[in-house]
Amino acid sequence: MPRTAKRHMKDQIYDIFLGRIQRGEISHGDRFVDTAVAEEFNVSRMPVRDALMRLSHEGYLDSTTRGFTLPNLSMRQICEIFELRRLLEPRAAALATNQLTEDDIATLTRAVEQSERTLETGEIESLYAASEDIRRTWIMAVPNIELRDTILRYMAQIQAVRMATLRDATAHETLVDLQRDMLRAFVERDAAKVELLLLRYVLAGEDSFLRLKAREQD
Amino acid sequence: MPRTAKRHMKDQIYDIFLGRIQRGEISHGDRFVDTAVAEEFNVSRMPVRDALMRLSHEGYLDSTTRGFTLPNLSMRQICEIFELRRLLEPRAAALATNQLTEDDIATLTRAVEQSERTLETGEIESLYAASEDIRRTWIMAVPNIELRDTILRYMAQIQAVRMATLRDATAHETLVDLQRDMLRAFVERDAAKVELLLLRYVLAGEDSFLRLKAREQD
DNA sequence: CTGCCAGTTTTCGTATACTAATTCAATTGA
DNA sequence: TCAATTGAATTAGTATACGAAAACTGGCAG
Repeated sequence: MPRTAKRHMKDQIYDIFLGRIQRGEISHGDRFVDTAVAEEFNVSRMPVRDALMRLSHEGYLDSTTRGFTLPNLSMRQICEIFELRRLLEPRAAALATNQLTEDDIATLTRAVEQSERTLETGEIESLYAASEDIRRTWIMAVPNIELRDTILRYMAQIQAVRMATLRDATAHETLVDLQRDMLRAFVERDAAKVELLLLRYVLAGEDSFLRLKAREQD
Repeated sequence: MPRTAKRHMKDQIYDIFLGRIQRGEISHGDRFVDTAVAEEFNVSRMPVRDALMRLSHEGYLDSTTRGFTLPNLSMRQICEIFELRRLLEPRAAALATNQLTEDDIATLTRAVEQSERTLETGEIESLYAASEDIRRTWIMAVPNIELRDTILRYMAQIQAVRMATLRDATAHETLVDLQRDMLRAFVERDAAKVELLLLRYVLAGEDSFLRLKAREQD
């Protein structure tokens, strides 16, 4: 019997959907309605409702009058979250530097190699997945749990921004360069360098996002 | 008919409890049970349950097997949140500096005067209330809503720490001095000075808390 | 052909009922 | 007297039902 069978239905459903969201398995057209999901899981509306409402309160989903969907963040929200990221992520990554296991380093190395290959192939899907792996690996090594959870909360913004920026050819090389440098800094356990590079990384994402939005205006 | 009558019951109840918690009107012994609260509001368990569960997921309450209570933060959680506060609050207060209205300044001035008087009288309750007012005033002026909400989320820690530190006679004068300096910086719209003073304020709170805990060990 | 209005459908919020788990208390046995 | 076990009470999780509000649909009028 899997461990999940022992826990409450609403928590299981919450975990399942959170995982799907964080792995980017939900696309922007998808709509979740409690009755439909309930039928899928063979439970009543209530546990599904609890899970979906919790996800929407946490910002992972949007509660519309016609089901739950991925949130469409406003321009202002996205910019505000960039500010939060600038404040939190450099320090968080610095704290994570000394906590990374050999396995983590190996994962990071593989992900960076995957990123580098996309410079040749141009496969955006692959770059997306690699960036996701890199991010998840260092975040999970952040020893300050409150800090880590705070960062995990704006996953929706990360995804929205990635969607917008990873197809920004101008930024592609810059991002891969930064990822390579970050990997080296992690390997050398150079927390100060990691901190600086994370700041650069967030700023690069912000630049890239703003540039793309400006171009969209035309 | 008040505006609240138009909104959903669960949201009204959520707002009411959130307000009570953030104003420090809940004490540590208090227990909330959905059925009891439901009777008080003349509704069924469900909207109350929604509100209390949401508050507990957001960290404002603890969901025990015997009702909802104020969370008892562990030493580690409190220290972790101090780190978050060091990262976020100086910058947030700096952003708020130019947004404060004349009314806000007046509120701050009154609160600081109230704080100063407690140096003579030693009334801890009054110092507590004044510190609360000061904090709420500048936080509400933070223009970055995501940042503001993130800061508001660890209200429980603030209260736990205040409880522990405000009766620390050693820190009393330091805190009031810092509040006075902060007020002057706010009035002069000197964001840089505000930023530095907020950092000092958080650090002073942390010192005071750790000193008190160390003394408790004896 | 187009826009508006009314009926229908969908979906959410709330009410009520039942079940399972946990805690508290009392009784019994050592 | 104290500890353990058992039963009663409390409370949360889940199921089901109903009403209301919002959105869709189709027909009618301009």
